[in-house]
Amino acid sequence: MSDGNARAPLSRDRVLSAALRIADVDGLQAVTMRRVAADLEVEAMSLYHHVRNKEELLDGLVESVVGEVLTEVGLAEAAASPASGDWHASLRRRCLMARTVMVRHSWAPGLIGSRPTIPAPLYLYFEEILAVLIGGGFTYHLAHQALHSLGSMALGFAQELFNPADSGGQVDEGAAEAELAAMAERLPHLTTMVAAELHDHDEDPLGWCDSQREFEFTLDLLLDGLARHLQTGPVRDRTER
Amino acid sequence: MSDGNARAPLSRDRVLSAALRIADVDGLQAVTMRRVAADLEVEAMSLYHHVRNKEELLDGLVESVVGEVLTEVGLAEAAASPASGDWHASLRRRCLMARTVMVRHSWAPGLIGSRPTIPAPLYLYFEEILAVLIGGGFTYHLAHQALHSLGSMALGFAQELFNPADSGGQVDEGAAEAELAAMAERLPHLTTMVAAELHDHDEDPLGWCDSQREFEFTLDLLLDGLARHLQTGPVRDRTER
DNA sequence: TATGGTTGCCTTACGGCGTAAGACTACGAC
DNA sequence: GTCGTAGTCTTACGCCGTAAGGCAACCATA
Repeated sequence: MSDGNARAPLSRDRVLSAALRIADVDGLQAVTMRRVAADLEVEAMSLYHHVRNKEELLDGLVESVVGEVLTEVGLAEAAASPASGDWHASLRRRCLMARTVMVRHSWAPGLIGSRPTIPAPLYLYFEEILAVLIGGGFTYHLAHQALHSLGSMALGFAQELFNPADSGGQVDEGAAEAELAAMAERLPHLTTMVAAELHDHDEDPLGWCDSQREFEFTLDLLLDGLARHLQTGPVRDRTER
Repeated sequence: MSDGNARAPLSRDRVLSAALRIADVDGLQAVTMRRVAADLEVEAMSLYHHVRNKEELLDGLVESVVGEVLTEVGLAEAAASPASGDWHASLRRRCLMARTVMVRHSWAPGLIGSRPTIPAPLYLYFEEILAVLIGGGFTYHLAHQALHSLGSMALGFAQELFNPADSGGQVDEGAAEAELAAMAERLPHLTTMVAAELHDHDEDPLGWCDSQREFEFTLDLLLDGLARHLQTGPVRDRTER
């Protein structure tokens, strides 16, 4: 009998996009060689013809998201300003745009932070940011510090201590509140703060931390600080103090 | 024959400190139930009488380091100032002190960032910091933002993109340089920057990024920014713009 | 058209992981 | 002495990543 339904041939791209889909839907911990293979209706070992090992698959995943950041930021930047020299606005736009990509792939920050190697597209991305800084009058030295200070914000995420979404697992929202309530008398300021902030955001206890606003607040803190450094003098350093 | 060398009884503390020792010496990935048990000259399943499962063991590890931060910061703070009201200096001291603890346990930042739950000691630590902020005149709202902005710096580490030490694995230092060199013509600013910074730090290519100075630079950027927010007016917000 | 290498997928198997189930041992209370 | 009970060990299961090698289809060459 003729084999009418020959499967599409595997390829590195098909493997990576299957892995990315799994990570988006079921979390990063669901990305196993067997699972990726199963989704492609193939045996696990077949993947190794297109990916050296699992590490390389994870690297590929990171490259995918960084690539996504790169293109989306590029598009947004091209649309926004016809090459205006405003580094502050440009960087702000870039970080916020990158953040929309990271929100789509909530597992990415954790993965990026734990990877031992720097994926190639990231160099390109930082080159762009660096170009913006230099174009804005930064010395290479200050720009270097700026890159470090912005850190993960350049890629659109902040180090959230104990971020549930990172690992893709389930989270017990109530447990945290319960534990805080249990220690309430030892945590007077914390409980007051939570109560005060909850009051502002009447109800919606899950959303009383507005990640977006906090991200922008910190981002502006950093950008404004850098701007002040830029005015103060290009060579000014604060190793002293 | 009499059993002269009866083993010391197991306990949650002994399990945790064995795990912590393994993490410090061989990296976090070496912390497996079997390995911890072996170091205690015991079988893996015996650990489960003192620790519910591996997750709880990792939580215990986090609690250990946070506890270490808590006591060391407490000691340093008590010694430094007889309750001076200088929030800026106090926070700076705390973050830098916390950092010395994190440097001792290079696996801790990665673990803390990936844990799904907040360990109890961390509440105590943030309560202290919050008290300092409120004592310095912060509103609860601004203090809340400040906690988020400081983020991991309060615990003594910054989100280093692609930090090799986090995972405790070996790192190919040369590979990064090689890759950068290979893309040199597409990365004019980056290569210029690396060259310039390398020149300042004559030789020592591994150390041309001075983590300590970068940490302090970013920390001061944030603290100075917060101080300005405090002066501008306690209720001032920048959700607009 | 025959052939032999290459490519791509599959099968089997190994060692390591976390841990469920349950047996064995030692000890303290009655 | 007997019996619960707590702590340890044994065995085993189902995951994981992946090494080794088999097999079928294709494709350039003779």
